[in-house]
Amino acid sequence: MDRRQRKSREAILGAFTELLSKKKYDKITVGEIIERADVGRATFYAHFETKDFLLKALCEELFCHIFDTSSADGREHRHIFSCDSHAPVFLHLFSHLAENDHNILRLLSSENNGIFIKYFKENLKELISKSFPSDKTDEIPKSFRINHLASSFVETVIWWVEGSMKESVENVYSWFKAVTGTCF
Amino acid sequence: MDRRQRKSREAILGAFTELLSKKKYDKITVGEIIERADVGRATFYAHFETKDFLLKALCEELFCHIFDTSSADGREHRHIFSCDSHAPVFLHLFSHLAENDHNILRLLSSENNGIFIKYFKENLKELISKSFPSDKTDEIPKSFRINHLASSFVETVIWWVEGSMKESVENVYSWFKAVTGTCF
DNA sequence: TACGTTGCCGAACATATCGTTCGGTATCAT
DNA sequence: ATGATACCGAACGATATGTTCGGCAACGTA
Repeated sequence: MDRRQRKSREAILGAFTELLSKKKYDKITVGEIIERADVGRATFYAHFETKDFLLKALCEELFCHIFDTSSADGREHRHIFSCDSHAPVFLHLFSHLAENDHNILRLLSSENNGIFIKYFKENLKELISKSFPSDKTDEIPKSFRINHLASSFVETVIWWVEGSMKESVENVYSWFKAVTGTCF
Repeated sequence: MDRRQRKSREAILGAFTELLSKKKYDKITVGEIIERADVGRATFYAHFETKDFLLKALCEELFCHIFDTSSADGREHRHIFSCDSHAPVFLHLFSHLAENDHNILRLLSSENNGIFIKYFKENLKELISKSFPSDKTDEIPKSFRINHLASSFVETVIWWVEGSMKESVENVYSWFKAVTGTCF
């Protein structure tokens, strides 16, 4: 990809991310974004069809990067499955989040529409359903369990973040295990 | 309150509710609302400062009506605490929802911004925290437990609704109890 | 270096929505 | 009957959207 193109795209995504940490999505205007990104109006629309598409792109950029199993670039970052760590999945995720990879936390915390939360949860569900035992004697529907587990994780993270992450990763993880009864 | 005023207000809230069940909040325009409600533009703004305030009003109308302990009107509807039923709180809530009081479900299900969910959860937390044992030997923070319980309930309802509520109240309640380990 | 291609700039534009204003009319309570 | 109150509906300025276009700079290639 052309360097110019890459620079513009990153400037826009960066400006957008910064703005999102300060105000709600629907209060942000394209004008603000391009001013902060320092790109022309036409440039913005050359990259993103609308503001909604920009949001979608940002979500994919963030979450796919964390959850995707494929696309092993030669960079420093390791994907969740290619990490050396053999820690339980959820503990592993908590740790990643504690390091605030890619400033995800800012986006999860504030009043952002629940859009990020939605993406987060969907990716989680997929992840969970892969490593989930299909116990046919279980009278509780699998989708119910998966939904509950994914939701609980996300809500735990949000609770953690909104409390300024004062608690240790280990504590949060153990509490999460306690209330959900999971062993992952 | 003047009958004219009441009619206008209800027409607006009604039109808004209908629209919300069809499209996302931020895609709904004031123009659409007043057209469907069949009121003048000025009338809308005489009642609600902005569209955001309308949303807030609707949420309060819906949730306060369900959760509030005070304001016992002489109507048919009984509030959650004044009901005859001595069933556990959550079962009671599931039952209310199953009857789709005030069309709350439509608003919880679709892509509505998570705004209703937020209100729902906040009201729930308050309700839960009232009837929650303060066990000081418990190493898990109380706010963590309350948050998890409220979130789990809301997520369960959403899961239920999005699956067209095929399951019985009793089943959903028992599964909810099973995964959360609560007895309420 | 010279070339054609590609992306960016920035201003201007049509369109849409917002929230307000105001004169005229219908409905209310007394 | 009367004065107050709410509604109507058109019009308005302000703001945001998404598009267009001519000119310019950076790119890759030969």
